[in-house]
Amino acid sequence: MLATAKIAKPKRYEEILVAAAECFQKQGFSATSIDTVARHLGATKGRIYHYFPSKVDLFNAVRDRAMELAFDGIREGYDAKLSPVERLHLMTLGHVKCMMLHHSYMQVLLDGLQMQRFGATTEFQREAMERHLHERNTFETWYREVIELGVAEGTMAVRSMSVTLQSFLVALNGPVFWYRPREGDGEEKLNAIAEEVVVFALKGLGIDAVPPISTISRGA
Amino acid sequence: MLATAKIAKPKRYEEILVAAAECFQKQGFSATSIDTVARHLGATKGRIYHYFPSKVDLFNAVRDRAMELAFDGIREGYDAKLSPVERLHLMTLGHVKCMMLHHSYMQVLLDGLQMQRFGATTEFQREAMERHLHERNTFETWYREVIELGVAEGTMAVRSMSVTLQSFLVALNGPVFWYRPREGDGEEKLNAIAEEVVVFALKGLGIDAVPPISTISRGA
DNA sequence: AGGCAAACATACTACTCGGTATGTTGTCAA
DNA sequence: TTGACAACATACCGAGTAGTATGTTTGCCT
Repeated sequence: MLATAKIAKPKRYEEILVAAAECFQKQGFSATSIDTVARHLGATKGRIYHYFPSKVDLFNAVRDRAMELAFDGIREGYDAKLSPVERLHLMTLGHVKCMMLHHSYMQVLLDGLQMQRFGATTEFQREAMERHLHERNTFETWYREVIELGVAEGTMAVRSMSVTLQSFLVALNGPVFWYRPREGDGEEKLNAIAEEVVVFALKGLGIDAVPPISTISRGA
Repeated sequence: MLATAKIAKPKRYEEILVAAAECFQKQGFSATSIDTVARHLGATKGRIYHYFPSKVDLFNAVRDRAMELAFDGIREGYDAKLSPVERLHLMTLGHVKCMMLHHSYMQVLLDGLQMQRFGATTEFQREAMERHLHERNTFETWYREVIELGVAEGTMAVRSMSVTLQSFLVALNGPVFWYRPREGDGEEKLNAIAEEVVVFALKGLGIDAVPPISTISRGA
């Protein structure tokens, strides 16, 4: 989380990453060829293989970047010195907006999670996979902590934590599946949709009246 | 919905369909070769191409079957002569159990929905795709109808129908993403998990106290 | 018995894709 | 000017893959 101290990657690297994310999102991993990504860049394979040793490594790089973005989306709420309900509200709002703003990356991320599908992966790939599952677990734990505080406090109601948490997360990830970014959508429109998703998810945890966030002072 | 009057398919056909569903689920469409499905059957390509004209047709057949199963899961609740809340409860319970029981088929179904990913599909494939989107739309409409009745009645609360409906459906589809079928799981264990998902989703619609279903008489 | 079609398996073709090896161009330091 | 190296493009190889064409077995009807 802090070991890689934001080493700025070269511009070309970032370009390839974005193009790869868009291709993987549209067509999935297997259906996306290196040449496809290259054409989408207006380049050839040479460029890509100059920056990434293999297709799997390119995919992992996209996945890692997506995970960073996801953590960035919920970190502020998680770190805030506020009540559990308010923290959860900030986290979920950041979460959903992240899903909508970085649509390509996030879809690749969720696809990658299902990628036990690889089945017979190399040992090196298995290492990347386990690292990814560990990050996923940390992500879930952040939510679990805050929700458990709310339950102890009596402001949230949960019967089975594991099942409810999964349902909760799926609802927050939902926009990746059904939301299509529209150019005409301004930030307010996006916020309105995100807020609707948040309200649904929070009500699922028994949080009825969602307090306005405008008056909340930034914590920590 | 009633045009194809349940023409019993040959046994071999069903075997191939099941094997294909399992392969498509594990590896996705592109990564699954016809030979993969054939090996999984202990056969060769000849068998598969004897029953299905192409790989895409095989995939569509799996998708269609999955859609039938999904409709079967919610039909009883939709047709029941009961209150909107009770109907919705039956629908969601059937929905979630269907997701868990027919895990492979349902994952292929949701994958297939995202398959604008095909991009350049043939015109014939586009026809199958549009038929699929139409069925998907009908499926959503069944839910929308019942929820609108509940809102009119005052027993459900929804701010934005479109966004809430999507969040609701994603939560119900959730088990496809996070539930792994365990051999040890008996029917009661499965029911318990399903009920937790249902409670979360219904609370999201503002339905707090979920009535017991055991006393409900079968309708229609 | 014999013939005939369904139900496959086998062999083959044209094509794609991941990866590598090699060629080419620009840039910068000595 | 001349290496030298980064930053690519191009050509190529081996391993699959969808689909086809053709062989082979099996059950059934007469």
